[in-house]
Amino acid sequence: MPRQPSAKARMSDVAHAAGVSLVTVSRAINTPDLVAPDTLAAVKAAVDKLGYVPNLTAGSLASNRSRIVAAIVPTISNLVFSETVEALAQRLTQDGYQLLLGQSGYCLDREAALIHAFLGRRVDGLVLTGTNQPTSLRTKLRRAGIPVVQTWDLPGEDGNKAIDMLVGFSNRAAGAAAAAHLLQRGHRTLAFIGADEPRARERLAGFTAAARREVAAELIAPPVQVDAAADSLHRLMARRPDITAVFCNNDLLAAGVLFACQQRGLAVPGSLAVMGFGDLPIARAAHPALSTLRIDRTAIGAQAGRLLLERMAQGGRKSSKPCDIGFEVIQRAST
Amino acid sequence: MPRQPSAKARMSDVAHAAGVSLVTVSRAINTPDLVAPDTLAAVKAAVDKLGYVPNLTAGSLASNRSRIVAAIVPTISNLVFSETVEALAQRLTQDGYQLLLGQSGYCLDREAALIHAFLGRRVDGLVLTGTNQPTSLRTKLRRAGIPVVQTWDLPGEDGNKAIDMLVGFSNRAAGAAAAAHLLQRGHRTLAFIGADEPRARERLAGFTAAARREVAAELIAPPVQVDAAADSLHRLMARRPDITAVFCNNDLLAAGVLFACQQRGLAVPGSLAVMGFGDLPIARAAHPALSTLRIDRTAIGAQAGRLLLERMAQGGRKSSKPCDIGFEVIQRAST
DNA sequence: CTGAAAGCGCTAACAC
DNA sequence: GTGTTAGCGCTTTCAG
Repeated sequence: MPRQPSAKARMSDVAHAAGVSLVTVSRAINTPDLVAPDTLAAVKAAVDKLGYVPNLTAGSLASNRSRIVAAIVPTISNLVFSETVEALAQRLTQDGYQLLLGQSGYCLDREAALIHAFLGRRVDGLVLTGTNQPTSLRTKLRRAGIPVVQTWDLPGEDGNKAIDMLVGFSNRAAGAAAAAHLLQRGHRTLAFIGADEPRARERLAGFTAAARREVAAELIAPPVQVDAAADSLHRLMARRPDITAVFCNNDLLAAGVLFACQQRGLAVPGSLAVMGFGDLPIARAAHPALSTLRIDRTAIGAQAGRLLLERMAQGGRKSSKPCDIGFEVIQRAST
Repeated sequence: MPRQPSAKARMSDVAHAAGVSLVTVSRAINTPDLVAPDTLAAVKAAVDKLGYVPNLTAGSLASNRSRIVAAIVPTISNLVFSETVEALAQRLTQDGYQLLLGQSGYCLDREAALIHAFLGRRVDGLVLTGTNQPTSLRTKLRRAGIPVVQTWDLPGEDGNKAIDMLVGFSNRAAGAAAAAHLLQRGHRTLAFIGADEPRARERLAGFTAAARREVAAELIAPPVQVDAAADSLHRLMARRPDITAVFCNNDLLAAGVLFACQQRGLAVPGSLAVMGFGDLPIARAAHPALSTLRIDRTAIGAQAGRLLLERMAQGGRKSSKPCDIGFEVIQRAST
């Protein structure tokens, strides 16, 4: 009885059907240029006829390259990261790589566990968020000998050096720029609302340093949802009624603060200036439109992908000084 | 010279170091219960000493199980999907499975290409968004013999049956429920703003049917960003100034409409009622708080994971009538 | 409870 | 251009 297409065909079956050897099938699939046109056609016909789908797992084992890249972000339910991942995935897909995704939930232990699992999968590259990985992990990654890109930060801010490659910006400088903007707009009593996580704390540090005055801060345990905005604002105003400007560590949070101001009858920016972070689409859509710090999230992902692909292609030397993609103060109506 | 931990250890190295056979190491790692405590300890010591990380690729090939599940969503830059993926990932991770993520960008060809690649990777299960896969793909998936869960829809609405398992809700009924709510609040001239994609169109169909009057609709080509809200509202009001209620196919879009109303000086719900979809955190945070259709996005992901794990565990029979997780009309201040 | 043998389905050298 | 020979690093029988 003839082999059903439903029974999974192997490469040797295709070879048999096409009247060639197994290697030729492999070559027809992976390096068609090295195969004669007629042979190629015969193989293709056999592939279609049998519904053959090459087993990439076997290929990975034999070739010692998985064509998988793993990425770890705190959560994809934050536009700021999902857009970075999206850009990364797009860049990788272009070159035939697949993306294995992990979410750490801002927890270093979960990050370590994910990395262990990914190394077991022999991923060809790894993208991490932040630079606060513990030493043991850094060592483990260096030994693994695969290219690693850390993102969303720059080295040194938390005393760490890059594990390998890096694409990000100075969170401290970003915070300072926000404060400078608000000072320049005439505000003197500043406040901060953000998640209680490393990069937000860096921004707060920069913000505070540049403010040159005590800053009232609300640090919310992640995951931060928009609906935390009203409460945070409330607590802030209770503590320091003289606040005239608040820097929200995320545009969505800032939008929540705008809604809360409306509810309390606080004029923005008249009674309270509101500044966001990220320049997400909602910053333009809000009313008043949000002043914010623009971060090119897409560039981070695309650049991380590019660096990885480069290194995976030429197995090559470590290049790469840290890539600073910077940020930009966007002034709109809310300040 | 002693083997450096940096040189990747293989299972046979561990076996050698522990003074046992290779199989025993395999068992110590995968089924520790079947191994004597002393042996187990020896193996563990050797693993630590050598920094051994099991090669899951080799394991997958030998065992014919990858312990990878793939999921395809239109985009993760939409909270509605990212939260579903997050819940799915969490459920899978619990059981030692990893998630391979694909984004189709609402494009059927890209979805097909991703599925092909995932089948090549011999994923143990697959989660899809929607039920509008073409017949050729459905056939291919049935032949692959892996469990498949379609999500965010129910069969029959677009004339399709489930490929295998299903967890979602009736988009048509959801649209109808939105219209019913608005009618009940006294509105007669209804409008719709949403993305131009299959599930939104289903909701619009249900909405229109229940409205029993012509509905002014703005269908925006995806990806829809919040900042499309103001323009859409503008066009809508220009076409039909008598509109008194608008159903936005996404809470973020609805929040954008709220901001736009504010800008135009339109009272909500006095001059225009606004209804959202999803019950994202912003629905509560908005002012006025958004009436919306609550979808349990997390339940969709968790349930999809559960169904998959069940079937992967017992290799078993197809169970599963379609799982309807339903929806709920949430009335708040905006209608 | 432990071990020896036999592959999983493919790619990487080499030959011709 | 094409084929032959060896594995990749594990898990799975099957013995003991």
